[in-house]
Amino acid sequence: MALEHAILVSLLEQPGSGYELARRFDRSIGRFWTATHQQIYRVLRRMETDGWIAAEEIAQDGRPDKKVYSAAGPGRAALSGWLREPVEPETVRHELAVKIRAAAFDDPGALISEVERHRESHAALLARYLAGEQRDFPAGSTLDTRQELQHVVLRGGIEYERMTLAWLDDVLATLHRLAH
Amino acid sequence: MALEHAILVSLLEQPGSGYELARRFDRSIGRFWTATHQQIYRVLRRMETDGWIAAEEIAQDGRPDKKVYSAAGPGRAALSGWLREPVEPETVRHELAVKIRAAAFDDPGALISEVERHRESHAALLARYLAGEQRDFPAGSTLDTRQELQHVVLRGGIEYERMTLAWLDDVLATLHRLAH
DNA sequence: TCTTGCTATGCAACGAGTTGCATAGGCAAC
DNA sequence: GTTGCCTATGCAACTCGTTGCATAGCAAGA
Repeated sequence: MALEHAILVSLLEQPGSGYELARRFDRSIGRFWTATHQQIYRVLRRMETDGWIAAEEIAQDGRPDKKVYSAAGPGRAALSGWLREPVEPETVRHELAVKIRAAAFDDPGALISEVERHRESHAALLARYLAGEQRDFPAGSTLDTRQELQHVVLRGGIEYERMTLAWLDDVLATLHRLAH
Repeated sequence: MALEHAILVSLLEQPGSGYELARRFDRSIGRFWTATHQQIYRVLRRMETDGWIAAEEIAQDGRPDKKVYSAAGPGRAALSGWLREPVEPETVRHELAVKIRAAAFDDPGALISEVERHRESHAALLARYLAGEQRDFPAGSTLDTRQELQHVVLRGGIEYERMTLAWLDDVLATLHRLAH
């Protein structure tokens, strides 16, 4: 389990409440690690009990109070230890690949519109990544360690989307050919 | 949930026992859909109850009896219906990306050996994919629908591995630069 | 004014997935 | 000749993740 670690990284980059974390997981971090607000609140409570993070109650006017968390010493130590452990192989769940192989026992043409929808959403995501790159990492700018590492992760996302788009074009061509 | 559907596709491609399915999920199918034998046995029982698959007891000498399952009419119908439903967006869990961002709060150099291990295992997988492609889909051969679709999924795996290798080289260069 | 939506946290129940263990015969190696 | 691995299936207990719902004040628009 690495949700704890993903939360720690996010809190080190910027302290925040459970709600704010949930929104970050919907946006940037969610591209390589998803989590719902329920999971986040549960894990935050456990991490606070274990002393990995410290909470501060913030009263707000006009909206509910919030608890702002930040990473504590033991949390940083745990993260450091985790960094040095080997990662378990990622478990992949590529539903579209299952569908493509399933199409052999049905009508391959029936998948075309579904694949086109995927293609569009990947194209949109690539566009967002590229816009984010231009905004946050313009050519020629000097970056610190944190930014360099964020940038290399973003480049991975960009290359993944480019590759996926090309593959989906290949899939579409194949489906069109088979639907004759 | 699509484990049922992945199992159905596998049984349509080739009937088999729970044990055999578990081994297929360790090998080919497991590259885009993982499952343990426990999950498989549980789901098989449910699918048999629901009439999606039919079982035949096979007595073997020298080894335990086995139940060989094959897809039944209602299973094919369910698969056909599922094919026409839109897929939920895949939830990604890219642990290495979390680690890379975490390295900003520790020593980036400490990640190098881990990334190199990943690089090696992706290179090995790419080699296996390419060997499988040469074996099963040699250039110039005529393929039926099923093989065409298996091939396009394999091409996706190959392109994914190539892209990942290039990205990991980028990550390694970045880590070396930051560890100065 | 009524509804919709946002901030902010949480309970309860369920379903999916993992881990450890059990059985049980056969085969091969050391 | 005992140890360990392979086939083949399964129970029990647990953790992880999802879904539906609840609260509660405030803001904006129909």
